[in-house]
Amino acid sequence: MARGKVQMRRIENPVHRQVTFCKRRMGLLKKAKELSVLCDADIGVMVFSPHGKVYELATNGNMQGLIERYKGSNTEAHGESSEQNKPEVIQQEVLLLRQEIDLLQKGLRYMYGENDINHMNLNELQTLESNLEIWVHNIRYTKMQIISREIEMLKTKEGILKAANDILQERIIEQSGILDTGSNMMMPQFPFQRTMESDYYF
Amino acid sequence: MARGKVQMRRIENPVHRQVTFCKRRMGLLKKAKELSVLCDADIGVMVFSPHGKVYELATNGNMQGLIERYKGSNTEAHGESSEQNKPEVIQQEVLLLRQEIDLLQKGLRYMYGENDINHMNLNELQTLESNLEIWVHNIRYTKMQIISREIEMLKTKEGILKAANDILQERIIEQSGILDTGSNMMMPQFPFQRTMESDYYF
DNA sequence: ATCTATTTATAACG
DNA sequence: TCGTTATAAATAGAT
Repeated sequence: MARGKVQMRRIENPVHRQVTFCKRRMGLLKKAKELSVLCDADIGVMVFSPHGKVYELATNGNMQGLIERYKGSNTEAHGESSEQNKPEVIQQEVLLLRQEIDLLQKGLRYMYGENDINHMNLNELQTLESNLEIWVHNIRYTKMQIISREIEMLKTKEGILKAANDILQERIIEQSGILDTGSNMMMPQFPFQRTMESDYYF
Repeated sequence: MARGKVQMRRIENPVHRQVTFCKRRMGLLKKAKELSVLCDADIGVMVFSPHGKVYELATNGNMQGLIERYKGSNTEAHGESSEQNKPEVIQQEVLLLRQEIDLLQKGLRYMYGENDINHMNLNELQTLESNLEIWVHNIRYTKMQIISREIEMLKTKEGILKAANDILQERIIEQSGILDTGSNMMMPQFPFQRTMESDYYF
């Protein structure tokens, strides 16, 4: 695509072919990643070089998962579950999960994908550090918002419950007057609901 | 890539996202086919739309074959000895790993610019914050290492240059003696190289 | 779906 | 493998 249009057939010159393989392979994986991010799709790419080397990309960090999904979507109603609980299968699953975690952690560590912390220069590290601090700041802010909302909600509930209590106390007093049993009233303090809808815990 | 640079994050407008998905998906598959033809490689691509639809390409016309090949190339040298195969323990471990994956994925998505931080609960945010602080700490440590190395190198250079200066001064003195011009010697302080190979800047 | 102004990818070369 | 540059391709936004 540059310095000359290329014919769509096998490049005969081995050196050119190798160079093109390297470049276009990277381009392909980049495009796949972009599509995945932009359009919220999961993508798996497997590239087998003529010499048997494998290059791969699984945008969710787990090629096995994608393969399963592919098989599932293809075979449709592919009755399993019987041979799912074999120890080896589970062992395998743990292994895969660990791999996935590793990939994710790398993704996190290397921020925009490519930079190994050990190969970054001071300037890059500085930038990364700043970005992370902004991130941490945002997280703290979000946490504060959540907490504030929680507190607000609790205060509201408290108000409602107090008001309810006041009303109830008045009624009790009225009733006491009517029944003329003017002594030793029960004064419920917080007899009402303590339910929290929230899942948040500290 | 046209009429405006696009940010590398999920396209929020569903219509735009769908259009881009269609266009880029075609582009990706085309690129895969080209790479395959030009460089004589076998390539498999699986694209899962957010709605579960699957798009695929297998340049040899057989995705199953590619999957087998992938598994074969990946699983070799597996020697896993079994010892802690208590089903419950493993079950528990799987659960924990899944939770960790979930957390990491959320963090990763946030990092790619999405405001997914708003969908995390307090506990998750707390964990994420801690991880980030560890990360920042590691970065600072790495920076310090780099700086220390730099300083060490500079000190070494300083030593070498000082030694060189001493030798040169001696020679000058000798020559002065020989030439019997015993006054007003030039004493170069740091006449020598100040080159830094380093790219690091603060 | 079609049209372009732009952005990207990359072929050739060092 | 890496960098550079001229040019081919891909594609975002609009229609």
